[in-house]
Parts: sequence; C-alpha cells; structure tokens
Amino acid sequence: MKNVNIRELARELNLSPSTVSKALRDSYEISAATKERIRALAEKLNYIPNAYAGSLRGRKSKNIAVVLPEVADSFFSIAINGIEAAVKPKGYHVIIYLTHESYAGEAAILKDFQSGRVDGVLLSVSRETTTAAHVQELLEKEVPVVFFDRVLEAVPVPKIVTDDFESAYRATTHLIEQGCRRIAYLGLSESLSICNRRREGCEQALEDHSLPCLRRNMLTCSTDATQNFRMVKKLLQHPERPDGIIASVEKLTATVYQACQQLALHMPEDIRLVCFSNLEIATILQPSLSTVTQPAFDMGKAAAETLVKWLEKRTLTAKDVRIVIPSELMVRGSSGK
Amino acid sequence: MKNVNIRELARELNLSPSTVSKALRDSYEISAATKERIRALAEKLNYIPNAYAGSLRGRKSKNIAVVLPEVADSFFSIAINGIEAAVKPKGYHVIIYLTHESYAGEAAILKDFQSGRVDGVLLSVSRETTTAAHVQELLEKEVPVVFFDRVLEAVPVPKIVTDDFESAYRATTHLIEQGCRRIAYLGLSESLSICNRRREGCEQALEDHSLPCLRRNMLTCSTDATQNFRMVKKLLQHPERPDGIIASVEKLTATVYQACQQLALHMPEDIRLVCFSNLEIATILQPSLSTVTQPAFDMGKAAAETLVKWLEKRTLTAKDVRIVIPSELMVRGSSGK
DNA sequence: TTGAAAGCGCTAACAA
DNA sequence: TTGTTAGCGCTTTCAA
Repeated sequence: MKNVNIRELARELNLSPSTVSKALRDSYEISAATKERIRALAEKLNYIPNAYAGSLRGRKSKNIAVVLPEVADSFFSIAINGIEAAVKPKGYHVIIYLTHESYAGEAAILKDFQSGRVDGVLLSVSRETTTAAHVQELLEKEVPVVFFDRVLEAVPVPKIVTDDFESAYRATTHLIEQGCRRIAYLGLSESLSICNRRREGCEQALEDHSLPCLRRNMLTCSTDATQNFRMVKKLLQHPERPDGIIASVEKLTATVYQACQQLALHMPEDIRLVCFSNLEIATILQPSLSTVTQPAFDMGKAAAETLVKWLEKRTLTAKDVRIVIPSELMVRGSSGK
Repeated sequence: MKNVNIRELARELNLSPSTVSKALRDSYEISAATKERIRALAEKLNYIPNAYAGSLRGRKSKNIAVVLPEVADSFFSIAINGIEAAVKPKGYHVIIYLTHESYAGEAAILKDFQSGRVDGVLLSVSRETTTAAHVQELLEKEVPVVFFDRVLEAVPVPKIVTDDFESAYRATTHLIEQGCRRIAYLGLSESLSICNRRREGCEQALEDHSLPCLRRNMLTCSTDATQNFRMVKKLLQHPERPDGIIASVEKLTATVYQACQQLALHMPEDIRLVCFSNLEIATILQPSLSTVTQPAFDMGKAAAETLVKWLEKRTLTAKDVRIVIPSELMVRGSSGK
C-alpha cells in the first residue's frame, strides 16, 4: 500500500497541490469550507506528511539530537525524561545518540549533523573529549549546540550544569565533620569538566581544614571494571588507607562496596563513602548510600528549553549562558552515623 | 557558512553533478582519476551529503527506530548496546524513541513512521498496549517491524524473546526447593506478554509441586512507587504472608527490600526473593539479590540483525520468526542459604 | 480564494 | 567515461 501524498489529495478533490498544502498548514488564504474538505479527506486517507520532503524544502527537521556517553546511567536516563518533557509540547522529536565514551564516536556523530539532520544538539561530552574542534565545526554550520552536565568550557554556547565544585566541597566537609582525615577522590577522567571541578571542590575542602591532599588518593578510574576493582582494593589496602571516599562515578558504587566487603572494612565505622549518583536503590544498600543527588530531570529540562529558545530565535539573554542547578547532599548510612 | 553540496563540487571541478554523485558512491562508470579528484575536493571542502535529499530520493533513510517503554531500566539500556553493536557496521543509525509505558505515546510514534521516517522498527511494547492496530497499520505501509522482549503475539513478524515461562518456572522451583510454600508473583501488567508468561511459569511450577496458587498472591503493580510500596507491604502483612516472591519487575527490587526492612522480615530466612533484573548492583545488596538475568545484549543484537536481514531483503527463514534466548537464574543471598 | 511553477539536494535513466 | 534531465514530496512565491 503506497503512501498518500499531497498530490493525491489534490487530485481526489480537484484542487491543486499548493491549495492542499496551504489548507493543511491552516493558511489564511484558503476558505474555511475548502480547508474542511481537505482536512476531512486527509484524515480519511490517513495522510501523513513526508518528513524528508518537508525538511529538505524548509531546512528544518523538528528533530533535536541528544548526544550522550551512555544510557546505562541514572543521571542520563533521568535527564532524557526532562528533555522530552520540555520539548514534546513544542513539537520537536528527541533523537538519542550514544558515544559510548568515545571521542571518535562523538566526532562522527556531530559530523553527521552538519548536513542539517537535526535542528539543534544537546551534548554531554565523552570522557575522552578534550578538544572542541568538532563542536566548533558544527557551530560554524549554524547548528545550535547546548551543553549539559559535561561541558567544554572553551565553547561559547549555553551550558547547563550543577554546582560540582560546591557539592564536592560540601560532601568532603561532611566527611571531615564525621571525623575523616584521609579522604580519597575517585574520578572518571582527567579532562572532564565535572570531574575536575569535583576534585577541586574536594581539594579545597581539604585545604580549608588543613588536611593533606595526597597524590595517591586522587584516582581516575578506567573503563574496565576488573581493573577498577583492583585499583580500589589497592587504595584500601594501603597502610595509611583513606577513611573517607568521594566517588564521582556512579558505577564505582558497586566496586567500593565489594572491595570493602572483601577487606572486611565496615561503613561507616572504618570508612565513609559519598557517591555522585541518582540511583534509586541507594536507600536499600547496606549501609544505605550517601549521595550527591544531581538535578538530572531539571538539568535536562533546562537544557532543552534553552535550545528551543535558541531555535525559535528568541535571543538568548546573558542569563541563559550558564545555568547552575544545585545538587543535593543526601547523608545516609555510608557516611552518617 | 553555507553547506557545500554536490553542485558546488561539480562546478568547482567543471564536472556535472551526476558525475560527482556517481564518483562519491564509487560507481564503476567513473574513471579512477576523476574519482580521486572528486574525493579530494569533497574531503577538502568537508562535503557532507544531505541526508534528507538522499532519503527523499531513494526512500531509504538508513535510520532504524528503537521504540522502548523507558530507558531507566537495566534491560533496555543494555539491549540498546546490543542493537548498536549489530547495526553500526551495516551503516544504520539508531534512533531511540520512548513511549513512557503509554499506548497513546507508542501509537503516535509509530504513526509518525508511516511516512518513511525510518527504514525499520525494533519494538518492545508499552505495558498499556493490548491491541496491535498501530503496528498493523505500519506494516501495511511496508515498514518492517521486529519485536523484542515485550511482543504482541498476534502480529506475524519476527520476535526475539527470552524463555520467560521456563525461567519463571525455574525460579519458582528453586524457591520451592529452598522450602517456600506460599509464593507470590509480582507483575507489571495484565496484558504484557512477558508478564503473563512469567506468571504462567510460576503457576505451573506451583501446580507441579501441588502447591496452591492464591489469587491474592498474584499481583500487578502500578506506575506509582508509593502505591506499590503499600501493595507489597500489605502483601507481607497478611497473616498467611508469602515466604517467597518472584518479582517480574526490576523496579520492585527496592520496594521489596524496603518493605522487608520495615517489617523486620529477613531474607532469606523469613522470605526469599528472586527478581527479573540485570542490575549490576544485585551483588552488593544485603543480602545479594537472586536474579533471573536476561540476555539483554544478545536479544538486542539478535533483534537488530533480524531487522537488518529483512531490510536487505534477504528472505527471512522460518527460524527467524521466533528467536528464544535463554535467561540465567543467578542464585544469590536473597533466595539461597 | 485558488493554481502554476520553481526548487530544496540528490540519484538514476538515458543520451552523448 | 561523462552529461542531461527528470523527479522524490513539499512549500512558496507569483500570477490568475
């Protein structure tokens, strides 16, 4: 069964394609009666406009791309919901692209957008991404890009972030107040904006409390779970092992719990842990996991709203350039008493 | 900066657009020398073909849609990786659409595909979906659809599933062998294929062991977490409360653990639990969670491969009609000793 | 109020 | 081996 197109509708009604087109877009040029006839037939024949023709013609696709490192992560999976919530009422389609934390993947995806495949892009960069050329190139083609969470500071586009420095500072201070003196930080990447800010927040808190910040306690994890486990275990077997951990990476939660179990270290007596995470099951872990809970939904929503504003040519005001939505420190069993 | 198109390349080289087009698609008609000149210029000018023009012309988009209930679920987030793995080497793009467990949402998305927006669809239906008209309509437009995991049996298209009946049967039998006599089943929906098969597997196991299958122990959860919590709690407060639970829904893991905690029921002594789940943190829960682990990656991969085969007109053999990949019962602390 | 015609960028018959 | 031409489905001047 072939698809009905505008020409067929026109033929059926003894009208011209242009009249039909106008009627369907509710143009003032067309009489109410004609509009009604046309709409009725379109409905009856189940006419569905060809998206490609429209996009080719009008250079608007009503698609926005969401480019993410991965989706098996509570932050991103929730952020997607926020994005959809913001964008659906405006009639945009959300298309999710996964980089799998690879810079090459990310660059290839953005490259593809240069031909106008999408109207705009929401981007959270991969852990490997250090340069911005691929984003710049896209911007030169006048495809709007809005960063969220993992941003590239060098690129002059709107950024929606959380208060990574402050929340890491708060989490670290909390650990110190609980009596921790040797605090370790586990990051995801040396280059990622969020990881560096969190590390800095952690370091600042240590400094403000005149505590040492040891090189060996500031670690960056790999993509390999086994290796991460070894790394964490080694960290905890050191004669002067840390008594507090700030984990910047949700995935490390399981690793730390397991390592503690194997080494018979008890949380929170022997060691305290706070993890950046939006995992729902944080509460049912034993002990329950203290988290820095990021405003995932709201960040996605804000990012999408900013992009839409841009797409609709409503000039972005200075305050859109950087939106910071605070995270919340949820003290639970792994760091509380 | 405008985008370069084929005409500009042609003008620059004093060639015709069609020559350029052919060269770029490596046609045998074009001399090696010309091909090289064209390719070099395309590279230099960073030529990127307009996807819409190609799709409009050739009625192929090289996009495949993945329509999912949600993405904040370990099964789906892993399945996506399997799909991408299968499809990337074939040059297809994966576009993820979310129904949020809503039939209306699902129908709207599929409707949109009728105009050829995507070449094919991988579908796992929403919990609300009971009818197949929306899928049928799409098939009539000759858009291939392949089901995975949550299938609609009535639609004659390939289905990639796991052995829901058998694995529920195995899990239930396991609970019985551990001494459970009053086993409850928690489902996601009354209509969902997978839920019904799992329930049936559970019931069959009970019957085969001459155990009663009580109405009040076969529950269906809602979308509201608070309500689910109440439901589970009520279940566990019954004078003849169950001593074993098969949970068909990953999200209920936290609910059950919390309810047990509140009611001071200990797993596995007081009650045993097996959950259909691919959550990585199953191992670090206290007690660690026994799971029916679904072959999420392989199911996604198989579904995508089947779809690609169909798209490439390689006739689907009878064995492609239904692929069953077995799940694995992982006995851990919540049901073991 | 309606229609004719051109063109978005690309490809494939067909001609040269 | 290369070029000419038509057309995918739609919108939008401009003319009737």
